[in-house]
Amino acid sequence: MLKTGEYDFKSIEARWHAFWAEKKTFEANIDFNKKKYWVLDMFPYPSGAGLHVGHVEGYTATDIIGRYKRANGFNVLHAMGWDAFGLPAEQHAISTGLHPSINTQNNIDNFRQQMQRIGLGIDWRREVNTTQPKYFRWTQWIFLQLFKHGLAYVDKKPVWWCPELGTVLANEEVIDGKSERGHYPVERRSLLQWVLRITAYGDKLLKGVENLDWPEATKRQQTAWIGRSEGGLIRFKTESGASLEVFTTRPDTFFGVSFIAIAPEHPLLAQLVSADQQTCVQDYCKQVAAKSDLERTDLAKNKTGVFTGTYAIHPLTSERIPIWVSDYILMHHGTGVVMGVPAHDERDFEFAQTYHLPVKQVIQGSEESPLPFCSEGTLVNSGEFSALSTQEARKAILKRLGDAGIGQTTVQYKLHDWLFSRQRYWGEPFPIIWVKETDYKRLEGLKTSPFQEFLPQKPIAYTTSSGTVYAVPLTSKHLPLTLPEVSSYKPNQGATTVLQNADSKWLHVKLNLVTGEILPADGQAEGDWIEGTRETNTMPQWAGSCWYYLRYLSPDFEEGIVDPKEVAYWKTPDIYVGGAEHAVLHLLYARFWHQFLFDLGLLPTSEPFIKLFHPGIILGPDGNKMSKSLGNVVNPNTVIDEYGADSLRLYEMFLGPLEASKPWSLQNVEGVYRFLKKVWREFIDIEGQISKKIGGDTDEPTFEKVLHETIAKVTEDIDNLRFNTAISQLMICVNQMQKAKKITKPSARIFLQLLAPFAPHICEELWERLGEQGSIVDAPWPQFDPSKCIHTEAKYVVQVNGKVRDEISLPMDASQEEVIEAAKRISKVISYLEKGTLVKTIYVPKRLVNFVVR
RNA sequence: GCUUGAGUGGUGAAAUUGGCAAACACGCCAGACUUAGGAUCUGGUGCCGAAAGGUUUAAGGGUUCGAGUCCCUUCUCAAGCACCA
Repeated sequence: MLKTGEYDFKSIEARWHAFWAEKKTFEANIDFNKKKYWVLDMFPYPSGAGLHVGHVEGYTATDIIGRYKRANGFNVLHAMGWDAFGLPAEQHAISTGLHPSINTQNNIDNFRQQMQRIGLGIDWRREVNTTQPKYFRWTQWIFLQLFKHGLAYVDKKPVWWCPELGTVLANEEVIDGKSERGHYPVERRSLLQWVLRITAYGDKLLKGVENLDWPEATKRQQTAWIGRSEGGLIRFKTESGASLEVFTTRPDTFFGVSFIAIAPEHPLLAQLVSADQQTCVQDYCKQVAAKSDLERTDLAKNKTGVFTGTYAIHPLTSERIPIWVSDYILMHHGTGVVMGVPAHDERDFEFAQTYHLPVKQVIQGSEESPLPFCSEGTLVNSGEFSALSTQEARKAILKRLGDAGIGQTTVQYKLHDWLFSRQRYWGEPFPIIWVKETDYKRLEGLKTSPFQEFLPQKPIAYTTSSGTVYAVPLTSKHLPLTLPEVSSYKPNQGATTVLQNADSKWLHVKLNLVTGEILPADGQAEGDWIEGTRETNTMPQWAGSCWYYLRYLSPDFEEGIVDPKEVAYWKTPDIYVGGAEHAVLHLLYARFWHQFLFDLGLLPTSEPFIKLFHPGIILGPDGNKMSKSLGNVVNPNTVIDEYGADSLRLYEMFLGPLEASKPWSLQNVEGVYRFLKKVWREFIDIEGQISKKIGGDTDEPTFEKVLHETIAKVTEDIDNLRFNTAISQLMICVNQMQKAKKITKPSARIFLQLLAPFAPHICEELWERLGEQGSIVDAPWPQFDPSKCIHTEAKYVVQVNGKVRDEISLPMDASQEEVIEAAKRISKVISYLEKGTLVKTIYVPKRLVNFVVR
């Protein structure tokens, strides 16, 4: 039971939640009289487990920033949304038979309510939900724009298939041979899939990284993932007249080529192999195919390969070069063919050692060094190019090969086009209908047709045993294309899609090329119709998360993805806070879409996230990553119930530096809870009245000094996202307040304002009880007054030979000579000075004197 | 293997960037007020030592009047990359 005058966080917090909602405190509107500040969180996937302590960490941080910026006169936008498509909701649907939207909506309601409970200052009018038709209508629209501009296509190629998840995955979603979600094994399958041409933006994505205010590690990761390498394409002719193209970044080593190696999957391999080598090459390829990707890329294993029986001719030396097949050559990198230069490449060296191939040194370092020698140097044994530096030779040799028409400079990316289709139900359906070739030609031939709105210059088509089909894009008028009901949410066997379980009235349609109407194929209709089949893949979860932040600006806007007036004012987020695990996923995909939308002229900026911050992971109390299986998951609700939301917020911010990963320890919650109770008692007496201590005429100088130091420290710390040290300074301030007999009301107010971004509920309550009008969030941030912090005396550390011997306090205006003289009079110092001779005196103003005695 | 970070009390961590190491908390010890304390307050708390004093930032070396901070070597941990031609 609470006694009168005790800190009753439950009723306080409930009261202020209601107040903020009723007064629309956090609703943000365009205001040209104010500078804008947009804080953005990575929006959560609304899981059934509810809000996680990790969410609380990031969202509290942005809330503090938002409240602080607002107090500093900014017009602050802080919105929230739900990344609500995805597998868990679908798996729930499979087990319950209920539509995933039901479960999704329940989870969202729960998340929203939990966020409100921790007191986040969010403009809930702007809430975005990726699964709502009014949102994904525009996700589909953006896809159609990509389609129209030739950036979306279908391709049949080896892709990652995850049997457990029943879908294909993008390269970015496969980590160490396992799925990013769920860590299930994946395998290669050759499947027809939708792909986005992200490589067309490779250079822009790479260049843009340079100017971003992001953690260096994340920038490095993105740069490495895009993986630009400059080099040359060089064509070798085989003795039989076939032509093989290799990619190399080291054309300067061209005279050191002693073999050519080709990937086992290379389409030209079969034609290359000589008659007598057929069987052993085939056997080798079979062996390789049986290996998993993990086995194949295991660095520890020895290199293997088989001679194809064929030779290529070196274009400049006319030497015969044997062609080998080896699985250390990766089909998906470069051209899948490598010129082997054992003397100057580790892998080629290893291979040459195994099969006793010649090692020809063509580059010399400044000193004698063992082979393989892979750094820069001077060319030797390279004909006319000998004595050139490696840098010069790279250009010269490529130029020579270019002149001969057998080489060219080129740029190669590690980044591959983005595999964009999934075989699951709970995602955006593709707004595409497949039609016969003749019908597509008719559409192209028409003067006008609604279906030409997003028609690409180059048709997208694929061929199966039953003929070739062409992709017809739906029109803006058809959007949103909502998900059909299906007989089962379970994927079918193999690589077929869940949407194939939809009613044939949805799957098989007829289109009117003149009116733009779409009807079920079996319906009766007058006029000229063509038949088509709907695309049954769905988009990956990343589609919705690629542009959600833009929709916050105008969630109900009907004329486009974003209201131009809103985006002209708010532009891009001023800070983006979220996990580092998305470094090459969401953060890369979103940049791609944003740059594309910028190129369409829809956005004022080319980069979405100028400033990015990753909060560290909160580990379980046992120091391990929180997980259900370890049973170390902490639910923030239990802390709120027992200590209140303000304690939870303070606790998470006080744990350590925001960017560090740190273990949870409930014991420490007590510390911040005690602090809040102490604050409460400083303001409210046991009768529940404002403490008699508040309302003095003047402040004690010691308290006033600490208070102003606190203003300076908290201000600087929030600016630098150092919330842990800001809170410790607030603790120091209260401890000093406790010692003071009286404090003035203005000082009491200042303290509450400094604490308010961290613990908003208690501060609103005390603010009101002090008799202030309106919400504390609207009070302008206190200004630091340096004159309040002036020390009358300076404390000097006195050292002899760098060791502290004593300290002295002297007036601030004491001169160097006075300080040194005073230090020399210290008895301990005298004894040292008498024992030796004074060699040197170091004087640091207002800090220290050091006597060097020998 | 490579790249990039990091390593400070029993614990989470601070340290105007080269100037009193351990702020602020947790925990622990002692005390006060209490019928009671899981409330609150006061004091103590890196290590060795009775004290004077000595000593301490993963280990070792260096630069400097002075190093947690800069340089070199080694070790450990974390993250990322991993046959990228």
